Amino acid sequence: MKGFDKLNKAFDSRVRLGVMSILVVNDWVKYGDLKERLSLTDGNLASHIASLEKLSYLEVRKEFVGKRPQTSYKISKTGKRAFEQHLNGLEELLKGKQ
Amino acid sequence: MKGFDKLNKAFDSRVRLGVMSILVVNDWVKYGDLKERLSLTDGNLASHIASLEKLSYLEVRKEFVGKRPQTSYKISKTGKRAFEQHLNGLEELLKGKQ
DNA sequence: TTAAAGTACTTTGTGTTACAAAGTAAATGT
DNA sequence: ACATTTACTTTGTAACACAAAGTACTTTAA
Repeated sequence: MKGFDKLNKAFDSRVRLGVMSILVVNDWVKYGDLKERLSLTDGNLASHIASLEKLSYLEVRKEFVGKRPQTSYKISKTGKRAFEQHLNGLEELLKGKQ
Repeated sequence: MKGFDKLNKAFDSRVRLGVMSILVVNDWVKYGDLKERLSLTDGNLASHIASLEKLSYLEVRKEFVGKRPQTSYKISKTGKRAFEQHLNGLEELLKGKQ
């Protein structure tokens, strides 16, 4: 099946798809913003982010703003490449008979 | 997140995405063809198909060809609608900042 | 006539994942 | 002192993925 083997297991999940879609067009998105935009609980978002981090698909920045901790995420080069591959696969899969 | 809530849990899996992508452009595809085109084991394909059937996303036809059993699948109206919704969601998710 | 192989499953077993809820830690606001 | 905020981690449960083996029936081959 054309395109099928380009699909990346990492992007099966709606949550990780959502995270990547946000990060592919926005740099340095705050943890809290991801949580809110995707309507997720902390534990759920954190675990999905952890799995993307483990694949080096994300860059992480931890800083203090005011005196509050703030974590932000950016898609990495590897992550961007992987995501685009996946989207290519999807497109091929969908536009082609045969 | 725009589009995110249109994503259908049923299509998270690469396998079910593959099945639906094939069926959305081909009517009455044989079980064996699905298996081969997606390089799946019997058990794996059968269980994914069962879950799509349970959602009434597929129509099933069982017949004998020669004297061999042959099962074929076609996407149902519901299935088509659901799949298109999902693809819409994906598109929205990906093309839009904000 | 025993044996192998095809078709479409189901069952079994194991490991992975998803998720909510609760807990943690360090600081701030009241 | 106490609640709140931020960003997690831990815990527990349920769902899911998958390969491999088993089932049932038939056909073809030796």
